[in-house]
Amino acid sequence: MHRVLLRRLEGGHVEARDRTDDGAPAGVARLGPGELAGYVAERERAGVRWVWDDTTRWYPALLASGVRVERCTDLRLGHAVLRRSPFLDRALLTGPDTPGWDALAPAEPGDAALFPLTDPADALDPGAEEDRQRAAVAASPQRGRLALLLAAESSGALAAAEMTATGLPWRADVHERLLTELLGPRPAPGLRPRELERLAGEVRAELAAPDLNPDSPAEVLRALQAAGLAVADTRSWTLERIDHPAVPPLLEYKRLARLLSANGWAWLDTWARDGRFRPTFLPGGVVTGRWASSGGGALSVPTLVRPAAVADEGRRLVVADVAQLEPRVLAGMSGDTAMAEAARAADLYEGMVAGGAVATRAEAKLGILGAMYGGTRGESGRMLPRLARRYPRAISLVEEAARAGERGEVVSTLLGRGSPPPTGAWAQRPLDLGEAPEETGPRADRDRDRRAWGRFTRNFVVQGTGAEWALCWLADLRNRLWRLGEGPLEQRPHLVFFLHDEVVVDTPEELAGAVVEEVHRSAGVAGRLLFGTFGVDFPLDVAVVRSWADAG
DNA sequence: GCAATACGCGCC
DNA sequence: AAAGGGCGCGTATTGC
Repeated sequence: MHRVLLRRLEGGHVEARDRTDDGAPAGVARLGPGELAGYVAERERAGVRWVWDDTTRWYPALLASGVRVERCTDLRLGHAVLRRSPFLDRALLTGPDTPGWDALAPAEPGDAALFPLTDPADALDPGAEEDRQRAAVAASPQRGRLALLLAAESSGALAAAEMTATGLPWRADVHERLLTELLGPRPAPGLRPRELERLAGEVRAELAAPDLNPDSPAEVLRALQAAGLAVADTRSWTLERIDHPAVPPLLEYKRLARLLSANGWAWLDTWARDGRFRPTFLPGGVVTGRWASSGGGALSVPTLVRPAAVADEGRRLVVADVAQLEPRVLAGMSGDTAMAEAARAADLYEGMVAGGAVATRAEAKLGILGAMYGGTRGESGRMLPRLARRYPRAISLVEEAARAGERGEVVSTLLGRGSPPPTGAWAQRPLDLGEAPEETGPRADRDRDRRAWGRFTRNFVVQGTGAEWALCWLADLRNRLWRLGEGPLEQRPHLVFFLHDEVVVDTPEELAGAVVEEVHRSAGVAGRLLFGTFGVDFPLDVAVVRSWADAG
């Protein structure tokens, strides 16, 4: 299959340079302004891999022209992975414009001009960068894993752009009805909705603080303390333990005020235009490899407003999520057969109980989450020795990652994404071995920072490998969905939302059953891509629904 | 006056 | 002995 390298030229022209599989030159085309979409659509028929500096700089405009591409190489994302990978000889990746690639940021939706003249990307040579990346990967002892990671990352970039382009169907009328029921009618600008005003009045009366602004944590804290309550902050879980008549209306106020500010009428005006919610997804936006997002708070769409995500007439949403992704990934990457055995159950925590490791599901969950996050206080800490006996390989993997982080070393995901090197002052000093710990002072601060970094690297290996599993799942599913349908992307079954371990597919009603099958098949493919023949199950909860809220 | 930071809370 | 990972976003508050 040919690789076609696209490069922006002056005046809106584009150069398309063909290479054969083994890298030999195979022709070059110069395209005038406006000719790109037609050219790409034509070349897609035979199948090519597009090589470009950055998907966010090319693909949105192609999608807007109705052109979908099958595969690409995203050099920006590839560079970001490879420059940090411990599996790689960094010298092979270094070239004259490496600092430019290091600094390259994704284009933002506002930069809608297809070829901004001042784009720093235009100073970079994509052909040279592709050569360096391929040479560096080919020389790596882990070239297979790295190649998989780069392919998945590029595929994810395509999926991300497609999800923004098609959008998640969003019924403003349903959302508005929900707001009115909970908050009262939409207030004039600057005024509180009726229900918030009522609750604020109750809180003021109960605290004998007639001028209290319940939106000010500092004021609320002072008022609570003046009422004789021993609280140090105003967080909900702190207040929940306080027995005082001001607390219930205050908690309700906070809940509804949160809804208003995060997903109220202003959110609707800004983000639910034309019946679609279109956040920007940022593949690789988190150091662990998870996606970040911007616009509309896509990473935290509250369950409270999910009833407004409703498929169009004649269509359905297929909502699928993985049960306990990260513990399953930990079982796979550590090769822990006992934990993989527990993962054979649809509920991994019940599987742990059945395997005799712990007595209850709650203990299993606490213990595993503590092992992955580094929480060892209280009950999760008491679970750890038992888990370590029953699941020695899994537990030692995360413990080793924590110790490596505390030593200032870099850790890696299964496919080779490296953790960032530590920057804190503690990292410049060796471990204070054999010295008595201190309660306070600079060394106590360093120890605390060191342990915090260990918790980060402990979690990095699991969260990052979980992100790799999810990315493979997403990439394989994307291709399967395309083959299920006909016509333009938005008419076929297509991804509309992705959140760490959950996908939402928008599909014609009659294809929903087929989509469910493909979602399961993709999960199987992802498991085999990462863990080969070491059997770890990744069971899915899948629902075919009209509204997102009806899933799970 | 605007920009940066802190707080709090939603999601996984 | 103590030890809870990753985000985005809106409001209030602080800093310049």
